[in-house]
Amino acid sequence: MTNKEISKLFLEVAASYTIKNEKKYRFQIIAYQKAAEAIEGSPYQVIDLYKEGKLDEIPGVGPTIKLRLEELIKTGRVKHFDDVKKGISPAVFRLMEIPSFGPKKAYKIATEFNLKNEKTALEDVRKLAIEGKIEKIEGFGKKSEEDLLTAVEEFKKGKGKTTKMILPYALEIANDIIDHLKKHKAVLDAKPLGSLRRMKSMVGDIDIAVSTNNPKEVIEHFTNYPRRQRLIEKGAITSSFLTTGGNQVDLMVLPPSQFGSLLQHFTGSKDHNVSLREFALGKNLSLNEKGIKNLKTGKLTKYSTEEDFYKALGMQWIPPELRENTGEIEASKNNKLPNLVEVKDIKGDFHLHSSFPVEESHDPGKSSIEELVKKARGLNYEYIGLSEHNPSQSKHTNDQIVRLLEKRNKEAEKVEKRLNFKIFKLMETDILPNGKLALPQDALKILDATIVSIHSVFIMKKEDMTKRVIEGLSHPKAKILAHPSGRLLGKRAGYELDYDLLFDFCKKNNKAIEINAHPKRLDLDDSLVKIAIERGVMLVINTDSHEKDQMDLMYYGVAIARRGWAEKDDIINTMSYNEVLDFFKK
DNA sequence: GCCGTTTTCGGCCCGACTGTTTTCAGTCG
Repeated sequence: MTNKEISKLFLEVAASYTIKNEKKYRFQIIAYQKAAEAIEGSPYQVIDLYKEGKLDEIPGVGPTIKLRLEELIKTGRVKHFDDVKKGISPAVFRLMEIPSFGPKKAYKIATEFNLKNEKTALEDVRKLAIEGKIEKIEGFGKKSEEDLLTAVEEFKKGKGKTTKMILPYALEIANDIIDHLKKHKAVLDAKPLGSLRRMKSMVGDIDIAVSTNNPKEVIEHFTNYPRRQRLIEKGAITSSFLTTGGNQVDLMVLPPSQFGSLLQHFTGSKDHNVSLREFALGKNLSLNEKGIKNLKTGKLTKYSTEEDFYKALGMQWIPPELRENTGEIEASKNNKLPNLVEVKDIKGDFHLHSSFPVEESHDPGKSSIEELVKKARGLNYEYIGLSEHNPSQSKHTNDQIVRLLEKRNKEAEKVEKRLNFKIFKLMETDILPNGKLALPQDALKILDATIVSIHSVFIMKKEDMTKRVIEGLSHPKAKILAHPSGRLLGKRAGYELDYDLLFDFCKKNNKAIEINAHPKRLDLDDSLVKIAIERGVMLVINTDSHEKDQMDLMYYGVAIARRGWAEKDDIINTMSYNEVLDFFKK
């Protein structure tokens, strides 16, 4: 069973408790939801943690849930869950995937009309709504029947609760809406918040906060966004709509005197806010988007900046990328937040594919070496690395390959002299299924180092893939493992690796792991970045550019490093040229 | 059902909005 499946099961258990007796099981519901979230977000598979006896290391998993997980893994089911879910049709859980459908509504409809089949549940409900049968149920009316029909039809078109987009796409939509908002003179400030501000690799909704003294006009103006489709809600201080592309946008507006608490509230994450509010309660303070309420006096204090808001709690301001409730609150209280790496710390980019014809088997670059250097200079870099894919082995003899690399190196040296800019002579070398590198020894000899990566035969057992990668990295010239999981966000999960073994190996043998900055990859994942750093593994942030302007994507890689608590010294390409040379030789 | 800088027992975040109500339940973030 995958983490995702386990997480789904836990959410079904929580929903079942809600249906049976929300008040009585209030805290069990929260517990299962929390555990579900932790399991879904865990970089480790539950099945592996079970084998290693580390189930209770998952936050939110205590003695009882641990027993349930053990039973689930051993027998494929949990007796207690079957009891809890008894009498609740699977159609209920299917309906709950539709936005605006919670456990109560889904249960009521499924029960009223005896819906049993989870496969036809959506279509069944759609028909009932069209036939006008929904509005006759107690608690429903004409309007809710119409809304329900809209929700089902949108969901069928793929506008579900789980539809997510990659960062640049979300950023573009957010910027377009912010441009629209700023055209109105009542808008004093507008900022993208939520998971976008926290720079999560995938973003669900677009959250925007506005500072204004005229909420009503701003909300009105927001709803007049030209690329708006359906209006979801429109209240005194919040509003939401779907864009024509089906993305949900949530707005919240408050006066400038309260903008600080609004930024804090709307940036999240939910877990961060819950923990922060629990901590504040201990000081007799209650937090919300409007400010901080003293529970003894009932007095609300307002904050125009986020810095002041955190300060009032006796804390350091926490960079948004860290707000995931993974220790940042504790660190902030103790003045121990990391000094996160920044884009301006980056001195070079090692993973660049030039257009120099090395006759690689796939994906040649489009920009010349000279163009890449000029671009790097514009970014204030000190050096770059050339990392074209290795020449195809099937079409060349070893001698031909060596000669191709010699030519490339010679051209690099020419440019290096002409433009007075340091260039590392690298390659991106495939790790073949047997763990050998796809370059002959004589070719590897004339390189400063090589990046290695997997580009074929993705389907392998985890142990075999780990062995393959470590074998590839074992060559003295192999110094960087590129896009370690091979994932493509939203498209391809990537292969499995034993990261414990990989990190140990890299630490012992001075190998670096890449954070691939391309927004479709962002691989190594941020949760693994955090673990790698805790283990003392060196990382490198590369753009994997196939065209010079892609070098601007460094920003996204740095964001992922920051989400993993990376400081400057954890990242190879913040080092000087000579320090990098030393690292390659170690 | 989890968890600990006040706690191994007694707590457990906070509010906006909508529709169907006539004071609130449900959903969402």
